[in-house]
Amino acid sequence: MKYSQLFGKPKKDAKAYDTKNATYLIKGGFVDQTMSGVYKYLPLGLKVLNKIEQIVRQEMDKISQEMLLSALSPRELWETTNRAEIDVLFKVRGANEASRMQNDSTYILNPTHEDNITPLVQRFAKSYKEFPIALYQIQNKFRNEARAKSGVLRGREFRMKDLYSFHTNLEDLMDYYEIAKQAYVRVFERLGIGDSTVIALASGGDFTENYSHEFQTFCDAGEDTIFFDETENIWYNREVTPAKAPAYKYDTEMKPRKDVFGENIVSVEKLVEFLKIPIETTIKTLIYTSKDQIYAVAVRGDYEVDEGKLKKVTGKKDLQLADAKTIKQITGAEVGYAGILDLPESVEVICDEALSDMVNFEVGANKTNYHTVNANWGRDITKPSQFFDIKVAKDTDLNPKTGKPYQIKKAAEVGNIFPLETKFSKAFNFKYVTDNGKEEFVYMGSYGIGTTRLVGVIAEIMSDDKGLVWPKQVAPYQVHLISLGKKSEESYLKAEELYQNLKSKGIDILWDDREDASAGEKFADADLIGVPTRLVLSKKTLAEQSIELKLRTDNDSKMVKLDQILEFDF
RNA sequence: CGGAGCUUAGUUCAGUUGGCUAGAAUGCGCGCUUUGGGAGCGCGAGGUCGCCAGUUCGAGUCUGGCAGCUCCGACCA
Repeated sequence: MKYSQLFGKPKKDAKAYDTKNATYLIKGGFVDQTMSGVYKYLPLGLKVLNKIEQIVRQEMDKISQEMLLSALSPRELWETTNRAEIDVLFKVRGANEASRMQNDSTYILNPTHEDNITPLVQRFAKSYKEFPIALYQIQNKFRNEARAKSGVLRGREFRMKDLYSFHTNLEDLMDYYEIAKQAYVRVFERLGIGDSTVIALASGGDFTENYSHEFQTFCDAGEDTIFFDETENIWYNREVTPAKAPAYKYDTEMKPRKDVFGENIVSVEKLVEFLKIPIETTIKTLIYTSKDQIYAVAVRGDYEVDEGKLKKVTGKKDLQLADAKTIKQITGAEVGYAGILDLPESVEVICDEALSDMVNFEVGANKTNYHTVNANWGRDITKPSQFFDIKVAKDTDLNPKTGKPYQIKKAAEVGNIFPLETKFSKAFNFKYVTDNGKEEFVYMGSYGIGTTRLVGVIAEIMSDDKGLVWPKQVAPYQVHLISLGKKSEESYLKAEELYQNLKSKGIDILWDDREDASAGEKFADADLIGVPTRLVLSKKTLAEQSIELKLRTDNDSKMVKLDQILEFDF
């Protein structure tokens, strides 16, 4: 491609954003923003995206078959899985009366495709003989994100490779799950981010005891924090990190318990300011309900409840925060004054492990506008026989097994693999016939890779203060040729000849053929675009029958004889 | 959904206590000059000051509402 013909040239005066991917991808002419969280891919950006998707495709083809599902779904599919009303869904319908007279249905713009593919496979696969089945696609997804951010890292429209696998039993699913995991490792290796990408354990959701696995690439602009247990060599997503609060020096002697009046003091922040006590001596109590049990869940004031952990501890998948009415009924107080003291027998109290050593602690008095201070285990409330880890891990928390701090990293989730088991097959009543004629539910797995997010993550971690530094495998071009001088000069003519020759050898080359741009401008643009190899042809180099070659990753250039450059391994 | 900031030329931004024909840089077009780190000179085109309403003799500037964008937080099977 001749630079003079390239659509979407770099613009040096574009705004600088808070993330490198947004700044450089926009400045470099890779993407253009349509609206918050929605981007167009210009020719340069599409080349990168295509190269990424091609690598993904090659690895997925080894373990599955590619197809293309529809972007639009009927509402009913999403109603089947009880997800027609979830926040992230975009719905579409006819724009006006006339349009709706023709057809007044509301459709879903798919944010993911389990609901789309499950009934499809269900119609085709009836017998155990058909299984296992693995299908994937690469398609735009639509999610009404509450907050799109960080350039292409978190968008409302984005592209994702999604693979779904179908099995007759859990063992077969888990075998395939490992195969998929290995394929993912190869993908990130080939993309050039293998060294900075790790597999982290994450929640498997409400329906499985198994973890899901996230492929997390170390990246400061990433949204996730992952915790490394070096003795076990395991990375955890924050939501599943086993957490022990660091030791806190509590009083050694019990003080008299008393109730303190404090009108409208409902948040922990207000409370510690009002009572002038350390936050580590406060207890936050939340009331949760399941269909057959009410729980008072207590964590230290400086922690939050991790509902995933709580669901595992209680074994109740339908747990939810109680409404104001229930809270009043249980505690006798308005929301904000619940405590673990003197609750009805029927309420089960679940305490976080950080509570076990507390002395002279504050706790809601179960009386509107009152808080109890200097409460103590044994004297004021029976010390529970068991404490649990039900809190969201903080960066400073310790690994309960080793008592040592975790290594903490910011990371961006570039892929995830998820053992869905029978969640969707049950929703769709998807059964197959076994070899002895019985019907059994199908086991499923889903496996995603965000391809547009990968463009952003690679841009984020492969860049310097001058611009992007693409790895060879995904760079928009292999070679960026710069000629200095006018069309009439020898350097231009030689450059044109070299451009044609390299092109005919199958080298993907961008030739900056501009006559009116200064040398400095061409160099700056080349640095910004970030093609791995830069060639410069000028009067100076021609005097030596040579061309200057510089790798984007290097500071120094070298001279290569013109007759050797065609044989160079780009 | 809560909080903060922003919205003026293609782009990035100035624009004071309300005041004459709304500015710069860059980009764009033409001409000349120039070619090893974002060159120079000259001429030129380019604006519904986000939208709606209000205050005022007069609004880019003040007030209210709405929309959009960015960031922080909440959320993210």
